Amino acid sequence: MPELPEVETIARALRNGGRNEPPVTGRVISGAAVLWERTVATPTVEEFLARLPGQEILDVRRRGKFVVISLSRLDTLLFHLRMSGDLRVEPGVDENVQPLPLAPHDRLVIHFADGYRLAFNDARKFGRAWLVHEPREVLAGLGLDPFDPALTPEVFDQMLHARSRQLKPLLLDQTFLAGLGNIYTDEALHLARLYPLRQSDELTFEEASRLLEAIRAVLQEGIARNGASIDWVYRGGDFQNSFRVYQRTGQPCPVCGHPIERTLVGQRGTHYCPVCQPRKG
DNA sequence: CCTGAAACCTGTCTGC
DNA sequence: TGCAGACAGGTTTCAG
Repeated sequence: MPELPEVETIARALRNGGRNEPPVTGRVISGAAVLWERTVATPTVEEFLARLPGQEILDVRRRGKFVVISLSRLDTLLFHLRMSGDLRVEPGVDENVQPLPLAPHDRLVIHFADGYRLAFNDARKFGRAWLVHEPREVLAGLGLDPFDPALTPEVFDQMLHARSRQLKPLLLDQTFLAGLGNIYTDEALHLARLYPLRQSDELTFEEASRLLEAIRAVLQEGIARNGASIDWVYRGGDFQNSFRVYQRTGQPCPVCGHPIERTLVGQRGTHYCPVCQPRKG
């Protein structure tokens, strides 16, 4: 489920507690179990399991689509949810201190000294975890966060003109901007009234400003609605009820009423309104 | 540097 | 009902 708003929602729940679950901050790790070995990107599973016990969870943040968990021994635990990952906090044992069953597709479980646990669930097995001393090892190469104050309309315009790429694949490129995925890119391009295949270096300054504003607006709304919940990958958000174009092929454009069209751009399903998002600016 | 295709995976839905 | 095929919120790698 993971684009910036969904990852932000999860990181906040882990840090402060969510509607149905307590926070992980302040808990002390007692052990861990890896159920799908490839989930651990680095270090080896053996070292991963050996290094965690005894460490306290100090803080949980988001960077791009990464969940970044600071631990007490100057270690950092990072997760990337990819297509189907999710993180839950729940009791790990019942009243008689017997282990509670895990969920289908749980790939990694971190146990806490107080009996709670953090479970990484990931049906498609694309998600990854890293345990590193220096988070830069994993996060280096990410572009600016869309909400970074340094990202002014002037800077964004320069970034677009420094490349010559189709808008949609460029916005999906995490080294360009960190956090956008397929949903919010389609939504932002529609709100900005820009055709997904426009060349980035052909945008006017006005169009670039409009795009930056639209990106921030759709992400803000996504966060305010706790992200989007789609299909069987459910997380409790309801931004899916506000989609302008995403997964609305054939339905009327909320602005002009023309049927939304779907095409393939860089192998990704792309939804747009041919009237509001004309090929030429 | 840019684009497109394939790979990594499982689950769901559609159409024949 | 069964089954093949398309498709899914992501990223990396490789070929042209």
